[in-house]
Amino acid sequence: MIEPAVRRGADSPPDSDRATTPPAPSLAPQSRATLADVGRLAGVSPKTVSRVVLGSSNVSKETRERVLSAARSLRFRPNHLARNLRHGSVTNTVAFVIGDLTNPFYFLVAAGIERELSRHGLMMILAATEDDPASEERVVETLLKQRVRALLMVPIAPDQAYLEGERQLGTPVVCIDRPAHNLIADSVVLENFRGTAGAVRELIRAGHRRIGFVCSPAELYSHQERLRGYRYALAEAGILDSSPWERLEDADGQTAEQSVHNLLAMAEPPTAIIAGNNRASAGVVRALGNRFDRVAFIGFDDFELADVAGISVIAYDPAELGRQAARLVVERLNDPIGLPQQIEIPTRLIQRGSGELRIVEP
Amino acid sequence: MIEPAVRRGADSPPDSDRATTPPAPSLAPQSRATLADVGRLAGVSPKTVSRVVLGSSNVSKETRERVLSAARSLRFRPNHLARNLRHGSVTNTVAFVIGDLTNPFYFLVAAGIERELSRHGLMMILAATEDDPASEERVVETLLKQRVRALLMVPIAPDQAYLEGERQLGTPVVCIDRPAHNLIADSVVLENFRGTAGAVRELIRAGHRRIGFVCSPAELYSHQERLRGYRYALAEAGILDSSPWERLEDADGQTAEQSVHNLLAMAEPPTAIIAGNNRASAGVVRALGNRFDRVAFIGFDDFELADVAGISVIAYDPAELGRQAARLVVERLNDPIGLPQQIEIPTRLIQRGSGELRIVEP
DNA sequence: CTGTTAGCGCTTTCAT
DNA sequence: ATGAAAGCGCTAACAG
Repeated sequence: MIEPAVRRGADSPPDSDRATTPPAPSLAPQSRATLADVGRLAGVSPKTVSRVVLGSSNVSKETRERVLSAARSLRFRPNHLARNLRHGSVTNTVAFVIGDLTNPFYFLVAAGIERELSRHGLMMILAATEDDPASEERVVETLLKQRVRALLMVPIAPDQAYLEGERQLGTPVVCIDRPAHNLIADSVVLENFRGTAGAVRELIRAGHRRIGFVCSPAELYSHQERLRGYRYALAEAGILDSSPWERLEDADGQTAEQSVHNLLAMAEPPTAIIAGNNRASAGVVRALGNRFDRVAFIGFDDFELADVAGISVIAYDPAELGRQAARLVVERLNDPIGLPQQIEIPTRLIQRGSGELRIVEP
Repeated sequence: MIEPAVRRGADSPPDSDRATTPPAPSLAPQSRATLADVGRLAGVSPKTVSRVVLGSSNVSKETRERVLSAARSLRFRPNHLARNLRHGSVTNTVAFVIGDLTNPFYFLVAAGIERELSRHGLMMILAATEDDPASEERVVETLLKQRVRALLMVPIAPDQAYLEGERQLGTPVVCIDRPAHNLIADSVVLENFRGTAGAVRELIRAGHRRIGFVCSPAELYSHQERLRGYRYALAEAGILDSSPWERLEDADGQTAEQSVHNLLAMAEPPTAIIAGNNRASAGVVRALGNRFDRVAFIGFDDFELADVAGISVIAYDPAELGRQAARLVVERLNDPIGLPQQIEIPTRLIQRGSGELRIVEP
């Protein structure tokens, strides 16, 4: 395992041979200066140094100068571990627990979180669960031992009840993309239902009647909601009670592609397809190539260069999702009593060509 | 500002009215249990509890059980702040200091870092400088006060000399994508020169003589190296000493697009274009549309759906970049003496159509 | 304006 | 196998 850093040498050897050894990249067992060290050099008490460092006004200009110069020469850097311990172990670190780090979607969310948190002097620590429900609690537990100030998470475990104690202790928990289970927590989700239903309505308006839906299995809240939106809009138009064009296979990479091929091979193939998430979109685009004159396509989630490729999407601002979540954290930190909120981030249909094929039924 | 958490109530009221008040979402001013609390409940000393928590063997099975059950009932969670303070303020948090969080490239790097670090029990804290050179030192300073164990950074400030003291104290610094200035530090960079020169050679082999290069101004090491590779390959083929088809404008978004239009409007327009980074690529693709039968195109950096769009790229594995950087951190943590290394992550040309146009000069 | 004392929660001696 | 005392670096609470 990893060795701890070198500690202060109680009595360092006299620097008799200083002249012979240059101050080169040596690994002097010198240690970090403390308040006491600075105080000793400046001829004041540690507390006075502390006052200077904290910018307290109750220090004479002269003393302050002396302390500051001593601190500089010793390269003093206040130890926030000690400070935080003294202050009741309250840190300014907020954790973002995330399943799959390689999904660009979450990165943009993280960017939004980071930006908002930093406006309030909070830092973000990123922890991944590798999309493994079992590891969620373990990861969270580790973070709590570090005394993170709050928890932002994309819940993946079936149950977040294990956080109830922590919540009562005042640690805000904000869930992202889907709500928590068995835990009172704020959450920020997308307009999944509304966004998907809207897209389907648009297709129906363009004359489509056979509309496919390709997505991962709908275990996740977000996917459930999108599926619900899809079905609702179809039912609303009186098209069918149950669509034969749903493909809820695991849409990681190639599966979605295959799903589309299967759909197109049907006796009555769909004239339009909706993808339930960005992975599915990639598969659909691969399967359809650029033949959007044959089949209309709209994907949930925007992606890089979708504009160039002319792909119509149900888009939203991932950074805004993160920003709102971080905002909730700060709000809950300032007012731990408020009722839990669920914020919906708006989606909007961006028409770029792939989804605008009009159908004129005979 | 943000309020500190509620502290322990010295004497909580007797639970006489327990029956009337349900254990609902109340905000009991109860505080976190400490080793001492657990010890008191289990009838042992704090030290014994510590032993149990640390998994020491010198505890009777019977005592251990008692302590564990007490810990559970008090929801005890060891305070790593205190532990780390006692241990010389050594944390297991590594910082990744990054300029632009919205660049998907860095997110994949971060994913690689996170994965590798977590294999060694280290966590990643993400900090952004917003690509502002002036803020780099401020951000780093904040992180050092938190006593991060090591520093991974994409250097943006002109100089990292301010980290020399910290390095001597044993904090590993590993630079990503470009080397540090005035600081002895490991670094992980791309095969910028080799990758670009290789792509140019490929274009020359296909008959191209007028080859354009669109990139941001080459202040950054990586861009300098790519430009150098481009020029070298041209000179090597004896084509020109100085290319009139270099466009080193700020390639954020639209500028690159404009650059391409300018290039194509030349009396002798280039028959092939190389983009120096992914932002520039996006611009070039926008400008060229899908007309790669007129102008060949190769971009540095791969991107989502580039395969579908048929864009040829100089690709590499961003996660591998992060992995190697994290590996160096761990290595340096275990062996602080080793000489600084510079690792180059290999690139490879992926031909997907946009860059394979053959030219037969008369 | 400055210093002393005490203690945050934990673990390292060193006893027992 | 268990405990007592001391202290990591810092800062409230009180002096002076």
